[in-house]
Amino acid sequence: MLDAAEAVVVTQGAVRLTLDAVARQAKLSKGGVMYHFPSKEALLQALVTRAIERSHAARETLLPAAPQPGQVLQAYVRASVGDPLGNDRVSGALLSVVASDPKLMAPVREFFRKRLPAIGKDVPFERAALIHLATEGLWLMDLFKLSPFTKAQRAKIVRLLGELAAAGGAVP
Amino acid sequence: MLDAAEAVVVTQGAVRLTLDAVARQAKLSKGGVMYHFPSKEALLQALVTRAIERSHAARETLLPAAPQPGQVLQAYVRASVGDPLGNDRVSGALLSVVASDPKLMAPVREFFRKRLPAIGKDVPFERAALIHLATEGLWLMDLFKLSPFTKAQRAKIVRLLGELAAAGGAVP
DNA sequence: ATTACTGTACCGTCCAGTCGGCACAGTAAA
DNA sequence: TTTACTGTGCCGACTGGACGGTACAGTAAT
Repeated sequence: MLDAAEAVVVTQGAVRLTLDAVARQAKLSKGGVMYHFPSKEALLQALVTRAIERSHAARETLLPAAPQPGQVLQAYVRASVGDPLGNDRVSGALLSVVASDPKLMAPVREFFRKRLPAIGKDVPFERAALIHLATEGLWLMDLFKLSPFTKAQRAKIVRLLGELAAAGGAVP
Repeated sequence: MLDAAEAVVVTQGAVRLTLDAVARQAKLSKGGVMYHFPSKEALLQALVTRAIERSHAARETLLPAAPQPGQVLQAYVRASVGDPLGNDRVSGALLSVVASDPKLMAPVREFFRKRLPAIGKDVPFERAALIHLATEGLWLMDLFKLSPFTKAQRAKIVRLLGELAAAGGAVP
């Protein structure tokens, strides 16, 4: 059911995420959808929650057992932008649905608030912040299909971000 | 008239940008609005065009007469994020209206495609890309009110970005 | 006479949310 | 074993409101 909603938001776009569309995708009637979620907002809330959990999970699977300094940050970089325009189109599309509703944005804000402290604990603040921002920038630009980079350029940048996170090399 | 539309999109949010709301804000009737813009899409197009022009203008006013290497990039950084949550709420809010319509996004994409080559000409590619991404990241996070930084932290990061752009110092 | 509107009355579409009811499984008393 | 009843999951028709857009008669300034 949530899967159906995600399919709609990815294939049809944010504005077309209507209860009817979800119902069609889930091979249910709208009444059936409303039976499980009392309102559209409730459905969106569930989607947001699941997206956040999935984001946590994605980073954790890339995390080594005993992370060296910077490796948490590196795992974050890879989880976020390692795979260009990957499966995370969901969170992206979702963001643009949810952006207008402060109530729905609250958990997202919470998520972002905790993210930097979590991933940048063992890295100098300014470096962690820079990498965090660049990573989010790339992610958000991918989301809006605004990225001006060629595939090769993008790969180079992702590599650079990973190296900066883990090794502490200098920026060229 | 465009001012009125911008006022609406900033104060009421992206979803509330309706023709009626614009008319009310402009102290016109809906007929009056439709007299100038044949459709809502035409109005949005005009808004996008103006926002892009304004963004160009903002950078140019910060540009020294004979820019040293890196100073174009520095001007870009300052124009984009120098003033926290500044007047550029317009472009932000606008983006989330326009994001769903490929036709309206085309000029925006064009704008972004040309931006990096323009601002990073005299700076090593990877450095320019990193600064560009971090700047856009900060801008986009401000837009969605997702920035996890305190005022002091934000100021420090903006300073760092400016220095990295102009001087070529190392990342701490 | 042209230009720039106003005001009102519509139309069609889309959408969230409501409501009555159907099918069916389980249960439990008679 | 039949009968009566309950709760769950779902259907589909409908309501009411919002919105984009149309049509048009009138007005006031240039």
